[in-house]
Amino acid sequence: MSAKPSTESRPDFTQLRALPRERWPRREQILCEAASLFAQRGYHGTSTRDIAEALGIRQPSLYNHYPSKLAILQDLCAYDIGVPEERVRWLAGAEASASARLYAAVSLDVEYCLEAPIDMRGLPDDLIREPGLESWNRRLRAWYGTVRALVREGVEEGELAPIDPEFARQAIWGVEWEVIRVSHGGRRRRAGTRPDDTAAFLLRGLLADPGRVGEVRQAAAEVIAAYRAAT
Amino acid sequence: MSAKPSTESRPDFTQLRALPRERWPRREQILCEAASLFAQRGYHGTSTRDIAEALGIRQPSLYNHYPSKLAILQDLCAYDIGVPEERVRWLAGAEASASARLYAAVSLDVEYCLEAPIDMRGLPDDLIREPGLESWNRRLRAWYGTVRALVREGVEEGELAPIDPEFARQAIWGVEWEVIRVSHGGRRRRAGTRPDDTAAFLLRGLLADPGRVGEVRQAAAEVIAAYRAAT
DNA sequence: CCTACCGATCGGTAGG
DNA sequence: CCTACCGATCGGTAGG
Repeated sequence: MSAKPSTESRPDFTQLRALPRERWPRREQILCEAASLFAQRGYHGTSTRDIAEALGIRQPSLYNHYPSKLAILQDLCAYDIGVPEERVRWLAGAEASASARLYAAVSLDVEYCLEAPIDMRGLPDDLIREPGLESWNRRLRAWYGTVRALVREGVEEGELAPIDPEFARQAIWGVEWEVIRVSHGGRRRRAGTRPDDTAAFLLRGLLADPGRVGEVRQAAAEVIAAYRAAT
Repeated sequence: MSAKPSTESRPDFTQLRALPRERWPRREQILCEAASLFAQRGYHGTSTRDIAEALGIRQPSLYNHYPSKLAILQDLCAYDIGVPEERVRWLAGAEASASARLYAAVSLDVEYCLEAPIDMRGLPDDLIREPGLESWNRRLRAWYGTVRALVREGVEEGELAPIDPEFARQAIWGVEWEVIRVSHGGRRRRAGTRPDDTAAFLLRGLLADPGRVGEVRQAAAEVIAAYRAAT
């Protein structure tokens, strides 16, 4: 088989968006079509023949680019989990109040998922337990842990209402997921005000004084600017 | 085939919980095992042999109780969608403020899903587009519409902050879903304070004056009592 | 409820 | 990138 190892880093989305899809590397074309099909019919409900057909090639030709169907799913995890987990870790270490960092994390998550050329709905919550995704499952749990730590910090400082950090994590994840899921259905993105609306709604529910949400948004804007400058 | 039509009403959960699982009707045993497997591996990732094995019977024997795998999924929809949609319609017509009715709806949704003997995570958002589930898809959209109307009413009366009703619906659904998903993972239920916590968090984000959430909770308790008395 | 079996489709390989 | 093909598994049926 001529498929190269998956460990080499995939191109950044921001680079890809500048090109028409026909000029993308074949691997990214496969990822994009597979993500769309996985989102619609699920991983198990999508056959490798479905993916090949979407690309206009025969099913065995896929195996020149990926050694297995699972390898495609693993590469998608790099976009669905790897990138956001790394980002939230950066944000957690930024210099700002816990609520501002949380606001920035939510806003950037939603923006990223809505503007990404691949459909992020293809990795539902329980698929992550599939054999072969163990390391991505650990990364996802690290993401959860970072968010809980941020919430805990905000609660201890009195900025956030006294809320169970795991419950807050669930609320954040749930709202983000549903917003992304619905918005992706109505094809063609451009995030609009969804990232800001989502972060503002969640912080209103989390802040000890919900009236402070405007002030938190402004502080978050600085964190976001610093993140963009640093990456 | 001797399978009876699916249109006959299934037994209520509250009746079933009084019996040990071995004494349940075979159909409910099948639904319960299938729901658990669908939640773990997805509908397409679960074979009819998997379901049969969980029941200790051979795969073709399933077809004495259900005419197809799809028919099992359809019966699950009656629990996952039919019951909650009917309940929220009753609540929307109750005599109370919009925020109290919303609080009651969220609380009862979470309680129902956590106490139900079947696992409600088996019906992820996009499976509903499967051929054969069209009527359940319509019921789900009716559920969405009822929630949006409740939010719109609350906004117009000034009780809720000026929020897009569809965004509110997404936030409610997203938080409910994630809470249910996580809580069901840790087997064995008893809802605890999750229903109340979830409703309180969401109403805090939705209310024009989040400080009123305690008062709304009390009004919701009356709506819930009226609902239980009526059904 | 069982055994025996069906055609269709699955992920993946051989070889060019 | 293709054609040809593999064994395994799928949902479902026949017949008792």
